[in-house]
Amino acid sequence: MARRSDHTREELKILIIEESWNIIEKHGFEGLTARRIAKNIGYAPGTIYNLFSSMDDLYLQLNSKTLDLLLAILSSPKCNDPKKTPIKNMKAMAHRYMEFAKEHRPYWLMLFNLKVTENRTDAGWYHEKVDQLFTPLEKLLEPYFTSKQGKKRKIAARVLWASVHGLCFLQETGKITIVSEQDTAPDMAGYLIDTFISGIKNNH
Amino acid sequence: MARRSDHTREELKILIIEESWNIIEKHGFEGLTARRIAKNIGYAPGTIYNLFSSMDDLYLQLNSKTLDLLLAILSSPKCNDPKKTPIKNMKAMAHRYMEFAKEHRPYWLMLFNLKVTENRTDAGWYHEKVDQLFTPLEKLLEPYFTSKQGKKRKIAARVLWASVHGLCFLQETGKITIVSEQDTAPDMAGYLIDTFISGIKNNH
DNA sequence: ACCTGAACACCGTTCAAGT
DNA sequence: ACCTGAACACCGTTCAAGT
Repeated sequence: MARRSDHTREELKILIIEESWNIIEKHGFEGLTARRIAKNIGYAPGTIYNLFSSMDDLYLQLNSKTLDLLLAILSSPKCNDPKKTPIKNMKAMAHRYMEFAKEHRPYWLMLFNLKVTENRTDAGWYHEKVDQLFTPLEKLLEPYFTSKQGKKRKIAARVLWASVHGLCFLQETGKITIVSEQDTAPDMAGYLIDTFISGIKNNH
Repeated sequence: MARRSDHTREELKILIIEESWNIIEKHGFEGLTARRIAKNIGYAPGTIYNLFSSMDDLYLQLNSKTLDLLLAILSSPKCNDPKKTPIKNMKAMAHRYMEFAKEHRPYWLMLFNLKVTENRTDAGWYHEKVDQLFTPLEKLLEPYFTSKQGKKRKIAARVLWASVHGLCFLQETGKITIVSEQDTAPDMAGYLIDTFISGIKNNH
């Protein structure tokens, strides 16, 4: 046994994260185990714990990667186009979020797995990253609020965001019955955005 | 060894479900294992499989119990009071849902655990039960739609419901940062309902 | 200093063997 | 007919022992 030094500490860390990524893609989060990762990269199970304090620690690193991907999509010009109306941009944003959930389903689902984020009073960096996700939507809501209504706008962004996510989540996990085939989740998100924004205009 | 017949088949089933209920209360869904149940009720692990086809089967039975509780709350007169305005009733409903989530947290969380409902093409009865949850809200939305807009109303109910749930979920799992201490999740739900309904009125 | 692999304390699930 | 409990194939995590 012993110091193989086939890989540096940093290389090993990357190796573990990349192999985890592959396993999740193929077998979902439930299929990700320390023993499987170790076996696939040709190391002993104990080695994982040399690089990560626990599996929870690894999960957080993986989620961080997913959040980076998601943030890039929500910040992309495709849903922040100044030539389009804010409503169109919002709809595009909701659409892209739902697309992301579908295409990267196992990674996206992992984001909301309780095992991953519960009982972590540390990891402030993680919550900050989650917070960043609201920024693009907050920007799109600017036309509907005065500069003094910053707090109101923040709340509106969170409410709208949570709503779109709720729609997406219930849809992806099959907890909601689609009323008809014409009413897909993105359509419902569109209806939500139209109605919500119309309501905001009404109340100011 | 052998036919103890300490309990009938039906008694044993109830025993298992009740013990599971206790375990979830104390240790959460993650703490619920076939071996633990068996040990607590004084039977062998194999016995569980005599009454339930698998742990997934048991999970579904338990969720069914939670859905019954939830449905009773959402149908209660407290949020379906004809003397109150629909909006007040809706807010009360959202409030009660969030209260339920908080008070029965482990059971409520289990409802959205993927392990429980994924890969179950059977269990139509389960999805029907989930569907029933929308009925009270659909009723409250009646004043805002004509009798010919039944489909629209169904969609509105699902969108609004998903939104409230999304708010509740992100709140309970700590995935959303509260903007300030004055803006709790129920308040945000209230804002959502006001804005959404105002938007509906606007568009008809 | 780094990695191993056995050990500990668990899992869900199956099924031959007992009464 | 019903229940057992050993067996199978797994888990996360730790840590003495080796190079």
